Amino acid sequence: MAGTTERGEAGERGPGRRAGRPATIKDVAAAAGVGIATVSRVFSGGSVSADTRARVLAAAGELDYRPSAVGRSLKLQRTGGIGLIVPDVTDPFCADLIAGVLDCARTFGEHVLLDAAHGDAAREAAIADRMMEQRVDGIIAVPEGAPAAWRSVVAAGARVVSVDRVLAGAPEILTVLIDDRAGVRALVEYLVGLGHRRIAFLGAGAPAVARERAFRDTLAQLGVAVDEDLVVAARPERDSAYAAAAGLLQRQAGASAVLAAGHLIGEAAVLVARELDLRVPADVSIAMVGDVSWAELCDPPLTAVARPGHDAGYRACELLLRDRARAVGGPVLLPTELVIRGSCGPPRRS
Amino acid sequence: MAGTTERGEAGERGPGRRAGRPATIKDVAAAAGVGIATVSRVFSGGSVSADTRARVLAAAGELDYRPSAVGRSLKLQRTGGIGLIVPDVTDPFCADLIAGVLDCARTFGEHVLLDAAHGDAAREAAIADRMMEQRVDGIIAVPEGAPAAWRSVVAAGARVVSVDRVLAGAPEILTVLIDDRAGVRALVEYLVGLGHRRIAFLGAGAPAVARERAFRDTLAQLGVAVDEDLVVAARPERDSAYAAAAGLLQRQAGASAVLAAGHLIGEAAVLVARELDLRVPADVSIAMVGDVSWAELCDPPLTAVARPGHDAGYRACELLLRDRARAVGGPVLLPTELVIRGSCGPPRRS
DNA sequence: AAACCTTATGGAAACGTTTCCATGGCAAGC
DNA sequence: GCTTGCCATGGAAACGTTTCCATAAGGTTT
Repeated sequence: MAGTTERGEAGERGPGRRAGRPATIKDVAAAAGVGIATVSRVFSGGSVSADTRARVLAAAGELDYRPSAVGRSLKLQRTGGIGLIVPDVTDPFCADLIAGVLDCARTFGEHVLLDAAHGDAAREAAIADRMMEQRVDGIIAVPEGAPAAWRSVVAAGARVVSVDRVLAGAPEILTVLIDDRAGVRALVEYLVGLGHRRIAFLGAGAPAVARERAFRDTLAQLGVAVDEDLVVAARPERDSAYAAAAGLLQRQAGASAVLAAGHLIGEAAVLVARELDLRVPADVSIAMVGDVSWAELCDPPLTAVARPGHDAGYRACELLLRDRARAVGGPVLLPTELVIRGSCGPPRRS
Repeated sequence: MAGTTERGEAGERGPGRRAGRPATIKDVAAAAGVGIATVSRVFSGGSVSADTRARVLAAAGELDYRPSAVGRSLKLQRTGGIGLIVPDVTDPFCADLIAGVLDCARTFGEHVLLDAAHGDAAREAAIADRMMEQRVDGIIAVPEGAPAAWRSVVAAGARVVSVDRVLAGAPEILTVLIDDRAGVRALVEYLVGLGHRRIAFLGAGAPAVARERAFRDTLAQLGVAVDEDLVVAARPERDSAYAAAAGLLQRQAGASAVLAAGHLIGEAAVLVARELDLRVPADVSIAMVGDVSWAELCDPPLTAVARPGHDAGYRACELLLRDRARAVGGPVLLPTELVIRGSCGPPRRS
């Protein structure tokens, strides 16, 4: 080390450093009169003498140096970032999920890349591809696309955690599920317990097959017949949900209770019931899967099955980051909770 | 070029390539029998002969090669990523904002790093710092922290767009605002037009100062006196909002209408009114700033000022990415819309 | 006092990409 | 036929970091 002369020069921003661009490790090294290896050790926890460390930190502060994550990622071959792909950011469940992932990621010091696929498998694949290019450490998704597409992502070297969807035939993908079966069962048992025998299921079809199955199974178990007229398909979109709800309630099919398979469908049911001047729960009981904030604000407040979105996100992230050893061991199953409010009562005696 | 021999070897994965790791540009070059410069040109749009291009693409497909964004970022000195910092992901306005940013970012082919500050200025600063280390191209934030902190982020070389908050004394920070003044004015004029003279403002204080000011200004303009007893402070959190609403409505202060400064506060007002068996709008009219989805589900549906969160996010992102030339020119001001529903009526004659 | 160990430090290679520059081949113009 | 220019291509440097290795200095042990 040449001594104080260089150290003196260091204070002024050296001629080598360009103004607009952020300082690099070399600038700091030059300013502190040490080698770049030493600067690196100061910032990534190597052993450095107290004196040198102080000098380096002073120089770094002076130059407003921040280590470049890009340089580090290149060298270390990992970026420390996780990708998160959801269907729709504005959906309350997804929002909770995101919050959970963020909370967990913070405890691990990782950052999160977010994107929304809006139910489009091709878009989802493009997003996953992009995230792979970014060399994220792993991807958490509520996948819409085919298992095959996701298997190829795994084959490309990513760790993938699937949340709230089961990717059949992709055993290498960790999964976090919510126990909708138990939730629906509890809800159906509750309704039957109130005396309902003609219970409608609103929202059969694609994303809610498990819920429909649980609905049927539970009724069968309780010895209540399922009237196929009361099982109505609906996709979880406002238009579809509204049409289905109107169709069901208008035709006076004689349902004494309606079980909505999702919160958008529940919303439609509430709206339609109000338009038809049906009193809830006197004329018809309504309950839904998914306990969103408006359920409590409704009049009457809506009975619902709460799904732990935040927990799901947190667990998924934990699974991705903690158990790097591919400790599979079956999907994580998170419990639901039946939140009983005022929207269900005994059926009108007919 | 040595010819077909090397080309032949290329098909089998060469001995140089390790199994677990993703293929690099070198692997592809070797496999295709070309130089790495040529491979780079194929993937980043240089001019390559059709024959060579086909060969490179074939080799790349074979090896499942994806260009490393890390390597590229390092060389290009820009990552093509933008940071987004919001107070709370689960807030409906923030969710809309995020969706808007994502939509815009996609059209520019950029990705988004998301994090939530939860009202903690220190955490916000740490997040911004982290994003700077990631060398994002810019940061969009709903800032909670002091302008000084954000100025230092700008000084460090980032482009920053502030949404829904004005950072006083930081002229170099672009800003997207929502015209709450006009929204509140429209709402107050509507209430006064219905005959209300004793209008309460629920949620005075920190984040809603502009709304409170607009409330006072409009009343003054209309010649209606402000009763300070009816201006109640509340932070936009459930506890605080609930306490404030209960305080106001219980003490029978004689408000004929309540203007809630935010959706959480409006929620509290609705809940408290219901608990006190106040009929809406017969006993008291309620309206709020922020048109969230439950406003329509409420009974009666709530009159509200809609704030364009999606637009705000989209415009912020556009500002960040398009106008790289620091085309400042004052903050962008987005219009609100008064959505009249059933929660406001003429005051009870007393 | 010599040999050895420990500690602090710097040099240099490597990570994967883009791009400048040089090279070589080929066609066109004189 | 020779020069000129263009096009396709490859080599090599650079981006900012981490880490292996070597070196030097100082202290400890025999």
